[in-house]
Amino acid sequence: MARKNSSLSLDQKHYIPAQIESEIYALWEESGVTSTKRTAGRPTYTIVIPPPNITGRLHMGHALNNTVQDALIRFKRMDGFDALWIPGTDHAGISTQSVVKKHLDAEGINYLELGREKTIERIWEWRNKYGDQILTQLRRMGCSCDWSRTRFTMDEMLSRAVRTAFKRLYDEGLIYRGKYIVNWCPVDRTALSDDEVITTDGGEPGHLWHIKYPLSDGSGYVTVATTRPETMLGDTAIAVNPKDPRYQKIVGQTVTLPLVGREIPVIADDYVEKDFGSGCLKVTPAHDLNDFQISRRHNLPQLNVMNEDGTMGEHAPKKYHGMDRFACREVVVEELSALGLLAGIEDRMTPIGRAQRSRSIIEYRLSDQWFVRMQPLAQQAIEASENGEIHLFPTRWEKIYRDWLMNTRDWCISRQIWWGHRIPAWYHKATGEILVAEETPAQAKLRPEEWEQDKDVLDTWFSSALWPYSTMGWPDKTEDLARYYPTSLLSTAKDIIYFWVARMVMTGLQFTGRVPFRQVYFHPVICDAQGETMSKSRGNGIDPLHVIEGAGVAELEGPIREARPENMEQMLVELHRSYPGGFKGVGADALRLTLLSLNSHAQQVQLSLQKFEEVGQKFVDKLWNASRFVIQNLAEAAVGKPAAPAIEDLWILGRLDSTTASVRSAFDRFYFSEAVATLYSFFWDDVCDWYVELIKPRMKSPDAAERRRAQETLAEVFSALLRLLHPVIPYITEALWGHLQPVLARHDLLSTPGNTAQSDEICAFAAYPVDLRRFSKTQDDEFELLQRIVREVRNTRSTAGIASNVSLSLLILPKNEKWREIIEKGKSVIERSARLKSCAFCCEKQNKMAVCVLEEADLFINLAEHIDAGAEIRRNQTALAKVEKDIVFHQSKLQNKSFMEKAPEHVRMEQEHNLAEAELKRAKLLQTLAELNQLL
RNA sequence: GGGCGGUUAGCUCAGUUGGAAGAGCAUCGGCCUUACAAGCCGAGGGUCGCAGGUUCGAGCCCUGCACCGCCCACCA
Repeated sequence: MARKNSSLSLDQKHYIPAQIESEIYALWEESGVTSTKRTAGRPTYTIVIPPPNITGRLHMGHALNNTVQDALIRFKRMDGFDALWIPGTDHAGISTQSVVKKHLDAEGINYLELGREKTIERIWEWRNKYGDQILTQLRRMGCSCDWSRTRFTMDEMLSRAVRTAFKRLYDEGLIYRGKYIVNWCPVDRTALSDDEVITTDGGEPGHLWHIKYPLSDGSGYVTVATTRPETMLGDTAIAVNPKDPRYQKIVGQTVTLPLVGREIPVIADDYVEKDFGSGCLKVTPAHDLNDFQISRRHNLPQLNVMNEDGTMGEHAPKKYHGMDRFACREVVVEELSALGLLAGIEDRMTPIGRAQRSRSIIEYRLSDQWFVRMQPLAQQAIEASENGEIHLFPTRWEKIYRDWLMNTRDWCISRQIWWGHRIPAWYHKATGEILVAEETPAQAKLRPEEWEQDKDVLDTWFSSALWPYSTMGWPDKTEDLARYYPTSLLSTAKDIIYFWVARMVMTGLQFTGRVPFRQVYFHPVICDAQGETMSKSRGNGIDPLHVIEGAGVAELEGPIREARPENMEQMLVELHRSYPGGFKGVGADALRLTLLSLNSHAQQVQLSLQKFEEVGQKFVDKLWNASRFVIQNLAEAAVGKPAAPAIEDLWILGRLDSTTASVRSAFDRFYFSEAVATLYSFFWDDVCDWYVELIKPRMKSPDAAERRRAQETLAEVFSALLRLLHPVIPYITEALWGHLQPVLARHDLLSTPGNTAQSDEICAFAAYPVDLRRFSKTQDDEFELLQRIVREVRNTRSTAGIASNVSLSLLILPKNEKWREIIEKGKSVIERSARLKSCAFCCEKQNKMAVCVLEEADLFINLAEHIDAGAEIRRNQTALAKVEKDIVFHQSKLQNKSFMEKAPEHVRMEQEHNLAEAELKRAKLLQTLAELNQLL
């Protein structure tokens, strides 16, 4: 089956991505690029996608991360690997439930009234409608995932993995249930793990209230300080440091809790700092983690004074019931003040924990929850990193990863929401007996009225923690698992290193006995042009789809107006100034190339819409045009045996090989910016500006063998170039491949040495170029000399103000026979590139010509009537000034005794050589200047 | 309080074993040279954040400091 050429004609002077991207993607799907077939005999390369939330829309972070993954997958696929990229999405418990809750609110439906089952149904409906939106957007970017293996964390297969994992951990004592203090979100009414709580650096503005608690015997007061006065209603003790002389006599006495009237003991505990505040601490076990721990040490009662939604209740005095916690705070402060028990109020920055999702202020709440015992699991994960089974890139993350694992506390995995994996535990209503099982236990089936399944669901990260193998069918022993696990690479954002990466390693080792991935790559954080992290709340995000498809001003304004940041007006003015008519889409390739070109091992990258035009679009357009030239020229290729390769042919093939080697190495080390920079300069500087320009006359040569040689070289270079670039910019290279391959086939140009393609038809399946080791340093240096000669001529021409259509002639006086030979070989290169009518050798100094002094030769350019002594003097004086500076530098080094004694010999020799050359050059320049002065 | 990253040309950034600083954009001058004016040719522009140290030699290694960004941490 011959593939159809893309509908974008080569007559188009500019590349128009919108016209071809969808048809190219369809071509990949039809030809099997997006479905992996366990090809025997090939090594595997596997990536499992970090599953985006089903509430998600593509943002720049996804764009970057998935470009990285696709580039690597495509690279490995072309390089002969059985490359598998498994896509999928995450059910994202709390996030999704609250999004759907908002939709229900808008319909006037209260989800609590709607009930659990109906609400879950509505969430499924929502998921089925919008849940794969982001995967569609990834296709738009050209991601070559294996869509036939698309997974969702709540698929039956993955849900079974979750239940199995839970049961096994429970049976091994690594999961337990208990009444502990947990982070509580009063808005979503659920427990949260430590990692889901965020704090702002330096805290938030608040107060420290100093409250007097009267001693029960009436002998006085103790003063305590608190940032949360309303919690005093739940105080069950006052604590002081045992070594604090001020309070030793009251330890063991009681105080009367104001507003409540409860008698509570004064206890001594090391936790209390003598020097902080008054040295007295109120102990509120049910609402503070430390207080909770103190209460356990001292057997204090733990009084919960708040309801799930953050209103006061339960053990608080009745009159406060139903009051919001912050309203209650005011009331308590007022009442204390009225009683004369308020000793003072201090303004103070206080650390405030907020729920990552709802942003509401976290309460600590004492409740029954399920936990994963972390230390035994963490230990294995630390070892895997220490013994090199797993490598993190950039390597600085390894320490951060281990530190967290060493210090992490048990993981609270139960959530009091409805959307998620139901905890597979059943309780006997009467006896309280607990059964944990993968499926509903027989007893519960037999007597359903006696048993009740736990109402809670699991933290969404619990299922994510199994993702690398649950997607392959674990706990069954599947073919995919046998073949593709452990995966090769995880590419992700550093902010989920704890949430996700560490936990995958722990569960992977626990359940499969192997690390889930060999390498982890952390991509940088995406920032705006001002260096601020891109985020919805700042409104500074750039929508990748806008970059690809373009957007009107109104659309570009969208995120800014939605976020309403403080500097909204300024941002809008800026936007209108830069893009008054909106942004013209640059296509997926330009997006990808730009992202990778900025992706070094730094912690962040700064992006702007301009970048995509400056870097990506420009490059892609240049490639389009260069390829037009190539394909047009090869369309009528010469037949027969080619002539011997010209110097530039050997040079460009050497360059191709060294480029190939360094691009491969850059990909292997995840130095994406280096890979792109190498390709960029090879293509633009070497291929376009030198090679293509040089062969233009050869393409028109009457000598067919000469034409054939240039065409074969050009064919090889471009065939390899498209393949080298394909992982980065797949669409355009695939489109151009479709144009180029038939031309090469027709003219028998496929069998050139670098073109070992496995497939003539699909670039995505073609072989990634290999380094044929044709690069030679000597050859490259020789060509570089020719380039320097050409630049001297161009410079002279430019400073003399001679138009490029005026032909000049050049005489060269080589310093010795060696240089003469080299220049002789490259004479024609000099002629063509410097636009000379002639280039010849001479045996002596020439007069009345422009002179350029090189280390290897003197150049005499016949400017004829164009010679301008003044301009020549200025040019030579510039050169003289530079060479004199050099001489001073070299001399100072060589006169330095320590340098002469201690520097290695080759460095000393180099200095001596450089000095001699510079002195020679100075002499020549002085002489030239003297002669020029006579002319004046 | 601890840790990480950044500080290099007007702007955005490379510079991964220490041997006289690079790219793109912007600026200036010249070119419609038949793939590309979204292009080509040429030029100018940097005491590599500051202060010390190691070294014959430091953008690179060490120490301290400053500023920007990020992460972790139970001082009420």
